[in-house]
Amino acid sequence: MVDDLVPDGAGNHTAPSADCPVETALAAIAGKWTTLLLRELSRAELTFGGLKDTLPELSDKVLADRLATLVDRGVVDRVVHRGYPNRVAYSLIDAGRELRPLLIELYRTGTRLQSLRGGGGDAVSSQRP
Amino acid sequence: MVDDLVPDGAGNHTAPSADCPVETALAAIAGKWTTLLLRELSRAELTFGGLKDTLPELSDKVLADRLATLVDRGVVDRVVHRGYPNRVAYSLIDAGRELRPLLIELYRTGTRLQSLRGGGGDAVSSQRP
DNA sequence: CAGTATCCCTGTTGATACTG
DNA sequence: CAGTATCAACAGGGATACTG
Repeated sequence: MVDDLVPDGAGNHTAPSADCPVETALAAIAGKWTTLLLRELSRAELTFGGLKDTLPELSDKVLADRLATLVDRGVVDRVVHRGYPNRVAYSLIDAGRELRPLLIELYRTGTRLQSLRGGGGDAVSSQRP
Repeated sequence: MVDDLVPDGAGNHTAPSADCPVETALAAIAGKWTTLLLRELSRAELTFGGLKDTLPELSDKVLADRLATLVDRGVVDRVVHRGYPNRVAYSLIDAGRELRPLLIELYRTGTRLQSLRGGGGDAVSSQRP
């Protein structure tokens, strides 16, 4: 079936599959802290320590994991600057910038969901006998 | 800071937070099989068994979990039709339809990421000594 | 400074079997 | 038909301590 949700037949799966475009996109931003990191890196190139300063509650280990994953995914570039001490700079690359409209749409959708809950409509009651 | 990624200050968190619109949206579609279920339910109202037929590899338990969660989230409606045997119909409600543009954007972004990988640009090499 | 190495803990997923 | 109950298996996330 091909409709506007699945415009080209690449999304017609009956089980989760890495081939599905939707899963590809979700995989690119998956993981706790990842969208926060993408937000910071879309503002500016940052070093490991710079990221720690910006997100103080994020542990070294998870930060390192997240960054390595983003580099693996081809979303972030990692450049070592030799010196005393060494520094390592992280920045978004092309594929990472492809994520920007998605993050904007996530923000927009989340905002609308929140106003649907808080604002007008009362919670829809689903009958559970 | 307020920019086009964080247009209204509701997204300025330094740690993952349910208040963040981005997390709200991600939470709404979170979970393995969830986007597949949303795809099916956005095509038509379906019963529990109808969903099982459409997604044969999805177990009863996970299907029931996913549906209960979607109902909790206010995204899906659940209506019991008494009879012999009983049937239960699931359908998207307003908040669920708010997710449609997001799913479309996920599809679009995933498609572009896939073509960036497979097609043109060679993988960007990141230096790892 | 920029990470690694362990270890643990929890949540999620799934297989199987059973019920109103 | 539409689930629930139980249990096993695994992955993600995090605290702490250590290193080139």
